[in-house]
Amino acid sequence: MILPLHEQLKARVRAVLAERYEIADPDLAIPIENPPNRTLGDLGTPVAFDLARRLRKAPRAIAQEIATALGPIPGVIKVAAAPNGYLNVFLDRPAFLLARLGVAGTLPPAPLRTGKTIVEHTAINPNKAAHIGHLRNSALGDTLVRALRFRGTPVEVQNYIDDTGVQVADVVVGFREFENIDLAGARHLAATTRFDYYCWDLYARVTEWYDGDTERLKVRAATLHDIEHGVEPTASLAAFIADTVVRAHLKTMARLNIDYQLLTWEGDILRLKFWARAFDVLKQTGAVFLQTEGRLAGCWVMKIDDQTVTDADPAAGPAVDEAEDREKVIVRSNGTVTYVGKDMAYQFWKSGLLGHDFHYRRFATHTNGDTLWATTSDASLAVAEHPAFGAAAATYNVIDVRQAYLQKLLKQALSAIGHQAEADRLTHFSYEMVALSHATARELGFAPPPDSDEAKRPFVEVSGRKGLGVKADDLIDRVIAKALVEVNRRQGDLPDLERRRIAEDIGIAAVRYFLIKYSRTKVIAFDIDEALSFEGESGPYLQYAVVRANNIFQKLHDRLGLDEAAMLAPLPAAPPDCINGDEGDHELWALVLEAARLDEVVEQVVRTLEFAVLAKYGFGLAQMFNAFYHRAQILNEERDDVRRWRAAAVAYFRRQLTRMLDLMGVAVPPRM
RNA sequence: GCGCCUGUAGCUCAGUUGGAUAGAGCACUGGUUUCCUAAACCGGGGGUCACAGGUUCAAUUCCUGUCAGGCGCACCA
Repeated sequence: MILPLHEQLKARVRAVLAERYEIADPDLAIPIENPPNRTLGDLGTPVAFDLARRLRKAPRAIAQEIATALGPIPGVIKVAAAPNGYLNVFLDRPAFLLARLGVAGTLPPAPLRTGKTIVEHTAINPNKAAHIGHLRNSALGDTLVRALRFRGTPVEVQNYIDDTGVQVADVVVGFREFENIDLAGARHLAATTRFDYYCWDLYARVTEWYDGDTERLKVRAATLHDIEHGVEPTASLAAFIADTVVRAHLKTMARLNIDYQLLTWEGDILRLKFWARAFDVLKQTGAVFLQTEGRLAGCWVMKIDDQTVTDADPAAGPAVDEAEDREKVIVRSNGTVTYVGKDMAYQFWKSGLLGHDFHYRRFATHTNGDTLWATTSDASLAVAEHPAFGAAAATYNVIDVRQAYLQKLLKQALSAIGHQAEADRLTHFSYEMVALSHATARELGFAPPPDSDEAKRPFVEVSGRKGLGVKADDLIDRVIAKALVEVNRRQGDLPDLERRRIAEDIGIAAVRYFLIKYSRTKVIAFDIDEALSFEGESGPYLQYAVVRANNIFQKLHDRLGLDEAAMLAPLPAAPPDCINGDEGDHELWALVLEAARLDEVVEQVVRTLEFAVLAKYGFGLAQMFNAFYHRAQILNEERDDVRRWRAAAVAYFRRQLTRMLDLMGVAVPPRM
């Protein structure tokens, strides 16, 4: 944990600037950076560069003046001006490490955060099995949830279920038109097959069927109407399909240690007339109005804020090129609501602006005993005692980049009804999609014809409609199977069940690391061989580093009867030469300092929503440890103080990397 | 047409709020195992940071333009 130290340092530098140069500019940033190596310092700031012009002095001279004026700072042993003008800070290494291990000294308390944050992620159409594209959403969403909780933010995790949309309707059509299966038949099927896989294939067949004759789309429209209006037997069949597939999704996600607190069902938003409520507000404020002329006559529309209009140079006159006003239809001329409208109602509820609430029912129980709640519109199913849902101070919607336009409309709706603050606290966590590498598409039997446009593209697009994609469970199964082969080879003496569990931990790490390690703005061209690789930059590499660290303590215990506490207890009185690098070797300290940066990295990750940074940090930390591990022995080290300082560094490292892995939902297996 | 994103080593990607010597994995190649686990470690080769301007003490990073690729812009969801 290093952020409190950053804050302390910034405050001191700020105070010196005020005293000595009468600079009290609250906007002046004091960036705290990490010098490239430990000889230069442990923390550094280029603040003198900014001041050079202002003070008409060389950066180095300024840095020197600040350094002498700073005075003693707790935890800091030396402040030095580098020849190039950087101001570098050297920390009290033994004190730093011992405080963080809880052996001596104290740490400042973590900042208290209030204000519930809602994170909505996953939101898979409940009409077929989940695929890798969905996994990217869930892995990012779940990591965001864990990162927010890590820094003390209260979080409510929601999974939105579109149970009344076309996609579910399509599968209902398939059941009836192709299979002649009714509710009882569907129940039987669900009890005897992989229902979500069955729907996957059926859905692809239905889209093909529509393509054969567009007249058939009328069947879809009629089915959708029946679902929305609760017309039997269609409504019950649709509800059963959605419920069954959602449970399959939850099971898939649970394999990756991803869970939720509330499932919000679109059908409930409809039946509880959330839209009517939201519509009132939108009409009252004029955000949505009835268009009386043009091609959208008879529709209720919302004006779309266009950057090009607002940013236009006023001197250039009115934006003549903006020939048509851009308007988004919210209520169609036939009186039905578009899904944007439904989404607005949901968002108003999330932001605490609807003045209406769902009923709630228990949907399932997590392995830890917690209840997974679901919304309901049926008062007879409602449970009186339930947590308070919705009405959050901030919202994150985890949805891929293709929805950016609609998420912008959502934000705009909030500000249009006079809630700019809520709009500002709504974040579209957008990320690029997952496609398939050509090699993997070929392996799945989807080779585009040579010389076609498809073949020339850098990747092959996943398509649920075509049934083209890697199913999440298939991927997880394959990765675990691969891990099991490796575990069997290395840990043959362990019982079957134990080996299986280790392989699962490893498989989860491989999949989750893979989904996190790319920048969110980058399309992942998913390649199965790459995902199955456990060498180099991979989840298992990180786990392996912690397993080795844990092994050292296991061996210390087995051979010498020493546990971690006993190993570390004498350190406050031990000579600190080893950690201070008096022999010119700063590797041990470098490992400690890097391990301490977890909170800094989490802050950065929450600020930028760039989880690749977290992944790279974990990998880099594991790399540092592995190098250290090879160079600095502990069990075979004879100098007592050296051995204990090394053990302390390893103890802190394993603690921090274990926490980092937990942020990805990854556990550390006992052996690998 | 308009908007958003991307372009860095053979391939896949990092590069923080503009800051110290542009990095990693894979692939290629040479080495390390009587040693706390070789899913590891150490070394080597490999760069017009797409291109052209601009701002700055400092640009892979910010701005403008060009080129190339991806995505989005429905009374679908």
